[in-house]
Amino acid sequence: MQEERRLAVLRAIVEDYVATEEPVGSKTLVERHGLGVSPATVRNDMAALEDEGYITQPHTSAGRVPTDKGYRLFVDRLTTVKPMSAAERRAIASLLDGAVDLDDVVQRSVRLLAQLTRQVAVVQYPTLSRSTVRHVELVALAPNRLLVVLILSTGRVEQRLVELDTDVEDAALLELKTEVNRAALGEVIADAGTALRALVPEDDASPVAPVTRAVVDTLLEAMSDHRSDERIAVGGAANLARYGDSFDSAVRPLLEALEEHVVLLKLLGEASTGETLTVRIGHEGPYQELSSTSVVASGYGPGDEAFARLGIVGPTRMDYPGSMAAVRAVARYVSRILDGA
Amino acid sequence: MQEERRLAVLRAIVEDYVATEEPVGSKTLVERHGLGVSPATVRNDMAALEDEGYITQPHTSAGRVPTDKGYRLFVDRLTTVKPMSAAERRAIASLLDGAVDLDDVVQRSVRLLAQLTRQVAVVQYPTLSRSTVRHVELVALAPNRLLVVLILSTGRVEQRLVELDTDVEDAALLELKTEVNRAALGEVIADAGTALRALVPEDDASPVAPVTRAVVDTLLEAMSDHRSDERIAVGGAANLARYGDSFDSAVRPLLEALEEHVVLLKLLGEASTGETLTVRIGHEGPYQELSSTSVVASGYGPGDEAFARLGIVGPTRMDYPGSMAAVRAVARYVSRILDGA
DNA sequence: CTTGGCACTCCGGGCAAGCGAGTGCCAGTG
DNA sequence: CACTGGCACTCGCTTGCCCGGAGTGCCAAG
Repeated sequence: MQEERRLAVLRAIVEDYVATEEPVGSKTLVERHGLGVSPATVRNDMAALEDEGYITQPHTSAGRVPTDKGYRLFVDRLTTVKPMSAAERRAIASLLDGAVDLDDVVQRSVRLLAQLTRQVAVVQYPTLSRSTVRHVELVALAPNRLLVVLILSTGRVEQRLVELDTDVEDAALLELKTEVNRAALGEVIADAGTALRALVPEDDASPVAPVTRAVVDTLLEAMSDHRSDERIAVGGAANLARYGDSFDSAVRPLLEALEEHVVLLKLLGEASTGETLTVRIGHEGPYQELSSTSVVASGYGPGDEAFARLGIVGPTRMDYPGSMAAVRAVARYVSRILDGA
Repeated sequence: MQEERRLAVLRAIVEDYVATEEPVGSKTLVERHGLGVSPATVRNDMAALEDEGYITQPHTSAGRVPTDKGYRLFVDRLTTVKPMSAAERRAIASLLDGAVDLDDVVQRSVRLLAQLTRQVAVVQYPTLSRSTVRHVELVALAPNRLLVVLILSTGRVEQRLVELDTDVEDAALLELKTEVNRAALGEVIADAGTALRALVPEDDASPVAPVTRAVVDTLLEAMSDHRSDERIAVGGAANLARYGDSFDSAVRPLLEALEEHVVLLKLLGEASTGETLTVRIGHEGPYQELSSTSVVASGYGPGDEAFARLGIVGPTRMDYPGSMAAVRAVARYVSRILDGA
């Protein structure tokens, strides 16, 4: 009963503060939102909310501002992710449908997210870990020089040059290629790795052993190449300029984080299963320098399993419903596109 | 005589203003720098310099600040690029020598530049336009599916999948590969393009014509692929946080520019021959939103010809001698490394 | 041509007053 | 018991003001 109104008050405070960026007082609150009670009543509620740690006042006798805990409650209980408008959906679809390849999809997504939310957008390239092997090609550039090409289900192509100690004959190479493909084709790369390892003969005396070993090692290295794992696209950094106040305290660490892809990956969070939407508010994150920023992220990828993550980073004082809707919508569309490709 | 001293005064003003970020007056000027004259004399010189447009005062009876024209004179005539210290050179060498491949070289360079200059660093990946063809490989993944691999002198590898209307035989493919390599090997890609075009038989009835055409078209497309041309690495954006004042006016457009690689390329300037150092000050650049930023850039690349450009972007009020020295040093080291590879 | 002197300008910091928004508390009412 | 109106109080922000300091331009003398 009163409890309900208190939550309504909290919601109103969050919405108002996000919109105006100014501490919000009891009077303006009842005016702007249609709560049918007097300012005095709201004051009582606010006092209670403050006791419980959901809001706070920057200085005595100023308006109230939500705390991280307040935002958390707001996100968890006071808002439902509103679906995007039809126009927005069309815009998303038309923009993403024009993408020509994986890189393009990622680039477009990051721009789209930045535009929709007016925040900094981050999109992780699909990781190798869940992708499967579509094809392995071995090409003799010279008798002792191989080009190893690995094509994955995500559309990623990795190629490596291998220098051999000994020359290799075409027939042997062809056989090796067949073997390798039989072992790895269609497998998730982790499984492909073990299957490939099994190919290397224990008998080192065998003439083809060094070649097999070299090729397999190269493939394993290509598969576990962390640099492909960690690739990330960032966009909308210009939106940081809107931070205005709290500059050194907020923007600088964020700019630094944007260049440290390891940090960004940690911010996006562990790849959970499916497309669950994750919201991390202020101090909940792993970096205290970023205690005034929040992250809204989601997994995405073809099929049920989430391949990678995408999301946005912004001030704790952000439009959570809008951001969540945008992130979810983009994640879904990208997943659908990758499914089709 | 007096002319000489005037230039000394201008130099002192630039150095002082860059160091303190505050308009500099006649008295502090004679105190800090060892000009052996009185403040009054300096005032006369300053008045003359202001008449000629080299300096200006933000408001009446404040100190003087260099204009773009003043910086230009300073850069052109009042400073020699001081060589880097031995320690700095060692640091550059040791950092860049650890690079494993082209991407790594670029990544390390951009970080290095950002650290050395404490500005935003920009490095263009070596463009295709000047590189030569090292090898072309054709692989039949299936009778009607070819993998075309193009390896360039810069170490860049481009690969494309080609779907054929008709099947192609191994022997024909081998011959095509030989022909293509004979035509293109070692050529600058522009010349390689014309040579390749000549390979396509005019007689469309010939059975191999469609295949040749498809392969040649693919190679041409890979060579002229603008996206490889425009690749750019950016680093040190966190240094933007030091701008402090003049935020929206300077940082926002710059952040936007950093995401528009086309804009960045234009900022870096046309690839001039050799490793000439280019300095573009404030309004001299093509974008008036960036009228309070300067660019220090240089070409780099193996051999005499400059393949690509790298540089830094910062406020007009920057340490030009230091920046120029850093950019030049990094460009040279990178060139040397690419030469060796 | 340089120098010291002098009057003038103007920014910026410091201080006080007033305003306004907001709060907490209390007593009254349905 | 919850809500409401009223009231005294707090406190930050803005305004106006003053004043010091740094800097300038000009002039007359060396």
